[in-house]
Amino acid sequence: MGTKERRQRQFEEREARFLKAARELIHENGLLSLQMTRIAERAEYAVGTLYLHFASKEDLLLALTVEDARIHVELFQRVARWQASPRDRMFAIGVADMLFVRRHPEHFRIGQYVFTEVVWGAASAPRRQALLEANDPIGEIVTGIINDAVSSNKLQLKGLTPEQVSIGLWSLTIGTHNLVHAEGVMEDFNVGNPYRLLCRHIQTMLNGYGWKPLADLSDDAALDALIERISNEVFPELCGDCEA
Amino acid sequence: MGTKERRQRQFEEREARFLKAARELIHENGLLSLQMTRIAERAEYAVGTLYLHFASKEDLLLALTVEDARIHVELFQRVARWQASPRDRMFAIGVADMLFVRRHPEHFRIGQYVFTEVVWGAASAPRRQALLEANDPIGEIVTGIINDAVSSNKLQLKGLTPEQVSIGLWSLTIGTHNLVHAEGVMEDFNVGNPYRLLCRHIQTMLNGYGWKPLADLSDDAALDALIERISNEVFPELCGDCEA
DNA sequence: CCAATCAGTGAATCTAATTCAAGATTGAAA
DNA sequence: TTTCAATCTTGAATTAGATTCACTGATTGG
Repeated sequence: MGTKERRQRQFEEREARFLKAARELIHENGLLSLQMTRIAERAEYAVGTLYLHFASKEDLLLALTVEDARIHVELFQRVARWQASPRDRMFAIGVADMLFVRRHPEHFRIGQYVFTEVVWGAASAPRRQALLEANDPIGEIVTGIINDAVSSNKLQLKGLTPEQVSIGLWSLTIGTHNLVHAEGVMEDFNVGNPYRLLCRHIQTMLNGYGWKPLADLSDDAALDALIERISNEVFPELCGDCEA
Repeated sequence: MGTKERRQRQFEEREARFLKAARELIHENGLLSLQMTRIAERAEYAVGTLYLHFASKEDLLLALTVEDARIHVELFQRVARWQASPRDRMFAIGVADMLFVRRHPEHFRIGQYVFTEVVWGAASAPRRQALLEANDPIGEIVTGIINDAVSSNKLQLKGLTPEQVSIGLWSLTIGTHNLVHAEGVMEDFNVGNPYRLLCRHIQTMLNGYGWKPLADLSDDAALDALIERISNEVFPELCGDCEA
């Protein structure tokens, strides 16, 4: 009989409902004042029920991040399927991040918190596992592109592994997200759009690796054109405010 | 009369005592189980007294980070005074970070937490201000080096401001610290020493900027030699385990 | 139809941060 | 040396909010 299956489905629906409620509350009042009681209220269930799904508040935050990670990964997968040079695809990963963060401004804020010793340690082991697994494809996609570049002679690893190269780009990206969310920094430094700047840094780094064809870093128009082109070709529906 | 001054001094000593106690407890049991009552106990004062110094637990964590930041800045200042090419000095900033993190392994772990919306928002405004100010010199030193490079024709900014260039390197560094502390990532990716890898990425990035003299990225021995040389010349007393 | 099991509830519990009324200490003035 | 207002320190009491669990009503299989 399908009873069990139906139960399972309802359980998952309820979980989604809790996560949605949590997202709304975070959006409305910020992560700081998120309360379990409020989440349960908003979802129209008892607190006890909420705890049937999440081992702790931190666990719930990881669950939110897992959801986002899936969407994030999908964008990356689209890049992986895109017919373009490895270098353009690698760059497109950065553009994907830029668009993703624009659609999910809370994601990196929560993500930053969630990967903190305190929060990570207070979540349940299975949830941690789930989050790590949800992010796995990202690494695979990036190293895949790097391998393509190597095998088509566009890139020489010079003793590094593809993973090590990807760590560099990943660090650059994560670091930018961090600085964006760290109060005041980007303002004080009068950077314009930090994510456009990230795109430039990615190009710089790729040039540093000698990843061919090299980009002309002083050509701002070319950079914008490429971002625009990728936005249109790979993420047409995310567009509308592609520039700047 | 000096009564007021003495009081002031004693107050500061007590604050340092609290911070030391907090550090010990974090070292012993981790950030996760840090408790205000325990800190007070360890410092041999009442909880109320602890709250005379820190507006909240989060405030205390910022205070810890401010202390560390001062040490951090000192290392950077030594680099700024070092007689060497701008490129070597810029690279030495990375080495300083590597040595600093080795001496203060908790710093970036706490720092990561502290710059989180939740913690940042729960600290007092003056403390936030203090933390931002404590970090100010870092930006100044880095942009100073960049300006030196520009005026000696080693580097062309190609439309970026010195601040924007520094953001790139800073992001790379922060991102690496983050990944190091994010459970499992560095292990899964079988990176060796993540900070040595950061050094390589910094060289890559500097090459990407076309910052002369360009480094030969495939020359591992040269990289190690440079790290070694900087450790000895600029940070002789931090040495002892300079390599690897 | 009934007993057994299961899912859902929310008031009660627990943990730890934070406060504040009361007591102790200080030091300038008499 | 004594006094006393001002200042500092204290830790028990309060508070906030996460988490639990004994209870209740629903569901299922016999």
